[in-house]
Amino acid sequence: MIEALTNKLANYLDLEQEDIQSLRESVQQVEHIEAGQDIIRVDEKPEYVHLIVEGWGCRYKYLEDGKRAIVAYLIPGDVCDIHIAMLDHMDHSVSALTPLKLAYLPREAIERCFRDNHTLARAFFWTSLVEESTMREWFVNATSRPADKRLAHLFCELLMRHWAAKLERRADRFPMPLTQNELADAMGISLVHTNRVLQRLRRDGLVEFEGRTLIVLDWARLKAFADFNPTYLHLQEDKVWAGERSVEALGSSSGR
Amino acid sequence: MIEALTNKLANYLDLEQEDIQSLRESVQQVEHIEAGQDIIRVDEKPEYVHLIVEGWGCRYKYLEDGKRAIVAYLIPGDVCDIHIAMLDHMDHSVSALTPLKLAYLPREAIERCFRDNHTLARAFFWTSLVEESTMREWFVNATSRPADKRLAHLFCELLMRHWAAKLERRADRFPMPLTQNELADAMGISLVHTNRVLQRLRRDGLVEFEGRTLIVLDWARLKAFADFNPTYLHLQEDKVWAGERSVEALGSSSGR
DNA sequence: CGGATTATTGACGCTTTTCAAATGCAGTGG
DNA sequence: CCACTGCATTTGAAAAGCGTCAATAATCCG
Repeated sequence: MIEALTNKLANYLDLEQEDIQSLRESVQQVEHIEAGQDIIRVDEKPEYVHLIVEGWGCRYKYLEDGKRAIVAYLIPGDVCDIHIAMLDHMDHSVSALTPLKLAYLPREAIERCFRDNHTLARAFFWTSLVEESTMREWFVNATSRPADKRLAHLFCELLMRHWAAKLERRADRFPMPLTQNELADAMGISLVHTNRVLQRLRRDGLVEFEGRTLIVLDWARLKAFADFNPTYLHLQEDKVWAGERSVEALGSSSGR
Repeated sequence: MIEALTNKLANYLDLEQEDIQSLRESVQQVEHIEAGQDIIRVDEKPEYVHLIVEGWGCRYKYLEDGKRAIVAYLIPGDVCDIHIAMLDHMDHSVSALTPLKLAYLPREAIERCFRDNHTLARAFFWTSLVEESTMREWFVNATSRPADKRLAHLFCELLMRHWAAKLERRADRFPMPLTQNELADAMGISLVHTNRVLQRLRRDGLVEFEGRTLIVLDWARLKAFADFNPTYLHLQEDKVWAGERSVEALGSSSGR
């Protein structure tokens, strides 16, 4: 249930069994949500903190002219709204991009944890700082790289985040449930351009689709093309390394 | 010395006199730094947390091709690197844009405060979440708005941040020490385009320069033009309101 | 006053957007 | 099984926004 979260946190610190247990006990209920439904809306202050167990979600804002700007993708192990332990209202909304399995943690359980459990408090603060760091990188990505490198960069990030949460057995792929429209809204480029750029990445042999799974054909070349430096994800090299090594091997041996 | 910081925090919670005192005692030394100098570099783990007392700084990253991407401006009251209380290395650099007066807080003082002083711990977590929220808005700004609105949006934010830290007596202005190059690096547009867009804002009577001070001529119109919604700054309306009201009045009475 | 930044202007080209239409694809009901 | 429907993907052509290059003016500072 919360393995994706604990796997992710393990990249930063060593959780004791009792910390994990205490987290597990905080889960009060589990809900299923349909694609397109909102989990939390801007200006709300929800009573529960939501953890994604299965499926993808996104943080987004609507602009005056009706355009939707996606500011983050959420995958299993991501928490939607710890902000709410500190802030008095959401400054953005969160919705389901696919059907979602969600764990609900009562806000007071989180607040108790901030007071009583130093390890878990640090862990949650850490996820928050990593999100901030990720936003910085998304900003740099959007302002400084052309659309094709931008998209490649996103794929690099998503692959490593799937490694960190140990969501896939094979290191060269991850599920890609997004439509090109949903990709476009997160890259800040038009749907038409997204389509063309995506074709280019495929034509150049960097990535490939197998149904709704994205396969990285050449990790080294994709990273280089995107100017991807994973520092900002704050993962500990030695803990993610196994995955990375196997995919490096895979990338060079598969040729192409 | 730390008034700008405490003023800013007061927008979120009520600090007791003893909390302020405990913060004040954490300041171990004060340094002056020249414009252009780095305060912290990427990958470092500094022993001190740095607070800006006077002057402007910025967070930035360099790209492969040598371009500098500015990801945040830091003004008095802003803390450069609380990240470091949790993370093991900086994922970006921080440098001085103007001559800077900096307060140094030993890292262990911050860590002690996280353990012992619940109020201050919340306060620091709050600043971190607001920075995250601001990064989201910068991302939306960069990906979804044309260059002129983007620049207008930045000016709106900087004005309100100066209100929040009570840095200016007059509510319609703030110091603008940045060169157009430094503006361009933060907006993700070229220097030439920045120049043209800035001229447009002046020609349209939205802003004006008085030496190195930026004057907002029509706050209501600037906000509307930029599609600026201050929710993301998480300031409490009633505490900033005095400033905002006076500038609304100012904006409409000055005509133009 | 002189050298060095910083601000401004013009011309041209490329990336990306917009509009519009076509094609493919999955689910539904007859 | 097939037509129908709605959504996602793909393609083309023209226009807009913005970047680059290159040169000139203004400003700052010692």
